[in-house]
Amino acid sequence: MHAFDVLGDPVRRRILELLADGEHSAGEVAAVVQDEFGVTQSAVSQHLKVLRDAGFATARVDGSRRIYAIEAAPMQAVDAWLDRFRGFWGHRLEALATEVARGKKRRGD
Amino acid sequence: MHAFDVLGDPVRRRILELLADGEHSAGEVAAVVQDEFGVTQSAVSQHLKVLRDAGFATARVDGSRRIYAIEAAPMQAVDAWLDRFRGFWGHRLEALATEVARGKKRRGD
DNA sequence: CTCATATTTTAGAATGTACTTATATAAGTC
DNA sequence: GACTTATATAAGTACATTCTAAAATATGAG
Repeated sequence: MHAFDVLGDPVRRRILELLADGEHSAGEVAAVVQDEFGVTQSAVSQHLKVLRDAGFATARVDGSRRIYAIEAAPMQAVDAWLDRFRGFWGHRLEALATEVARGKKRRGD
Repeated sequence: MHAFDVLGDPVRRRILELLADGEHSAGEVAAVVQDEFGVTQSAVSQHLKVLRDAGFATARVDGSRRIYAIEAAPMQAVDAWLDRFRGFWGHRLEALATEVARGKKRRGD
């Protein structure tokens, strides 16, 4: 499944947001998602599998629980694909880079 | 359709790449996509409609042709969503921003 | 060993997306 | 007006995704 397809699902995006905040057990993730989206724990588990398979998350066993952590690589790939379009909206950081380059030239660093 | 779903399709991503290079008529886009993906002109037209409806592209009439142009906003929104994950992979521009901040401090700008 | 908890997996139904073919619309050419 | 070119839309089908319900697996507690 392509990275963009993975990110196409709102439940999965929400899970990634949760994991961006730090590690969480499958149960913790499920609790939040069940509350917010009204789906079963099983559905959440299936989404976690998709995230694992696509490399967006890893799980380590801790007793009877699975602790999930976010994995950067696929999201970084998405970010890289966006590079070619950044010129169209004057990204604040691109703007900064330009400014820095100008400053360096002026100062002769 | 959510921006990420729009980007989930490889044909649509390719079309956006083509438009990133400059304006193109529907026919020009269709020619490339038909060649690369082996789908009909109709399919390409349907994808162009999805891109229009989701705000990723605009079309203006030029005689019997429609000239398509890329539109930044939705892609920018995607980029903004990625912001919260950038910390995980030391984005080159984030790194630059950090460096600049440090330099400013040192110099007392 | 038995029971409860945490999580995944399987099976099947519902839905949505992307495609092809066929048809429609509009502009340009003779 | 007839014909061609450019593009879109309609109808129907195929396939993939997402969900629930049910069953399986594994750990921990008593």
